[in-house]
Amino acid sequence: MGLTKTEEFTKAQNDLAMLTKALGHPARIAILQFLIEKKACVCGDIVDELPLSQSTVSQHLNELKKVGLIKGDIEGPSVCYCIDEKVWNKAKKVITGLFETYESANCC
Amino acid sequence: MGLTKTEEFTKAQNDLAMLTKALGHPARIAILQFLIEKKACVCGDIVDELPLSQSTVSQHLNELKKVGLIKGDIEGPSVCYCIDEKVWNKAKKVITGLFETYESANCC
DNA sequence: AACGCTTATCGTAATATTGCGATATATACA
DNA sequence: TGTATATATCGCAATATTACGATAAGCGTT
Repeated sequence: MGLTKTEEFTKAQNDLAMLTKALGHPARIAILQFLIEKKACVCGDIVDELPLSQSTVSQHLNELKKVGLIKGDIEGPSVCYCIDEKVWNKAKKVITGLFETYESANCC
Repeated sequence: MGLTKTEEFTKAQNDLAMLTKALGHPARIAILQFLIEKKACVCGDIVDELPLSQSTVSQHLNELKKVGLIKGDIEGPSVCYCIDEKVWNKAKKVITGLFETYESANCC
């Protein structure tokens, strides 16, 4: 069918999956790393940094915005993007949370 | 085109994206949580736990196996799945690494 | 060898994602 | 009011993903 059966899973599982899915593309990783490295809002030089067209970059930015990891403030003619600290920290919490629940089991 | 331009990004970015992409589906999150909770190899009761058909679950298991997060040991007629500790820890490191590079910037 | 049981693979269909060029929109400036 | 610049959106094409049923493959038991 090609349609994820989200209803069948818990909200926590869906939330986690949505966040990791948003991270699941090298371009979006690159965008986030760039925003983090600059330590400030970046007014759209993201397109110049990436090996992708302006429209494609805009789409990736939109996907990151959809899950809330970044936000864009309209600053005159351009848009300033930066990490949304609140959502970022929540993502950090739930994702590292998954990894922390595992403790080495002596099997296999 | 529908084809990710992986060549244009660094290996680290692609590795991170591949791992997070593998985590980007609620069924695969559920599988991993189940394997972690059981603290041992699980011989295929995963299908009973998930609201998906056997063939679909098999595909999800295969995707987790492809990135190495889990491994499957053939145990007689069935297969025992468990977290691959080595890859798991590496994934934990690179993913939490991304989150740790960010430090609150007073912007926006 | 024949039968169950478990898991993988194949074939198919529906939807999603990725990417681009072209076009729209919105703002600042002349 | 134009005009330039920066983003977003549209339309399209190619490929990927998700899901299922049906079938194959592998193993143990009778």
